[in-house]
Amino acid sequence: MLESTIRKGLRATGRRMTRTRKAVLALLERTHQPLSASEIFAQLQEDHVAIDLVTVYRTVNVLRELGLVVQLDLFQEGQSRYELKEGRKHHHHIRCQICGRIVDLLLCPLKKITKLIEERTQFVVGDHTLEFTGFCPQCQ
Amino acid sequence: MLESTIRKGLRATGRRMTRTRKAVLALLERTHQPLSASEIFAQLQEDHVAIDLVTVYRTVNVLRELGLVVQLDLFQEGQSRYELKEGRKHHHHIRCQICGRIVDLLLCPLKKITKLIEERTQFVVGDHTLEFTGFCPQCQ
DNA sequence: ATGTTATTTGCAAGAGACTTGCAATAGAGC
DNA sequence: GCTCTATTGCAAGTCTCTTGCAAATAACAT
Repeated sequence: MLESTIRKGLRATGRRMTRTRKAVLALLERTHQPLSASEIFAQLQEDHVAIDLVTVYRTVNVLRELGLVVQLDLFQEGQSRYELKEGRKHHHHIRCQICGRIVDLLLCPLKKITKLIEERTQFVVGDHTLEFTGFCPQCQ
Repeated sequence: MLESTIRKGLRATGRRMTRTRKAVLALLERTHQPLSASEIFAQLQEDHVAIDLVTVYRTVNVLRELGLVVQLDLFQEGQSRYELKEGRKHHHHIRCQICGRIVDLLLCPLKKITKLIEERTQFVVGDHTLEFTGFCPQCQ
């Protein structure tokens, strides 16, 4: 079960499984969109889970440090979004410019490109961001 | 000459060529790195050009609206950067995680991928961001 | 169960990027 | 030079995210 796995990860770094961390994890687990801190906060409020926005930020940071959550910075959104890793493969996203819906793209075309970039620039390539925007079927 | 071309673009939208816009354009023209608003502000201060940070923001926004400048949101930088278009081809960047140096990648491998995404998702794809981070030759 | 202790939380306040309101300034055309 | 309107600078505001600190609570030992 996810929660006990994560509990171990927390313990291994001297951290604790708490009521609020459970709530954030459960929300991320049942949501199929990457959520921003304020969206997590608003949703938990609606679910009558008492939590402060500060705690949401601290929680997603801890989960990111543990490698359990991926932080996304989508194109000109001005806020980060968070998505559970939980065994999912590295992937990218497209966001509708009208309704804001975010759809997973289950691909990453950058392996060859990364090698080419390393040859050309002599950089050691670490990470990359690749995000698309456009108009979804409903909003066209 | 760049300035008179831009003057026409400004006039066409009821705008004016001013001392501060000239200064920002000239700086972007002679700089070979994408600059953030605060970097533009700091450099102009050093050059003894009297300008307010607010005016820098307003200026880059105007230049972006006119399509003269590209706004970049690099990976987890927390601020936007601006780069003159001036006849340059669409391209991407890699930033060194240590020294912050940004190098242009004169490529864009996403034409085929864009088509594939449109087929798979039924989105009409508009724009994309693709930025790399890594370690430059000096910082490895 | 109860107590001990270090982690976590909530609140208030702060940091940093960017925007807005408004009076004063200054381009552009006459 | 004059007029008209865009632009600027200053102050203040917004938004996302972070930090300090006392109070609450999870984990563990007894």
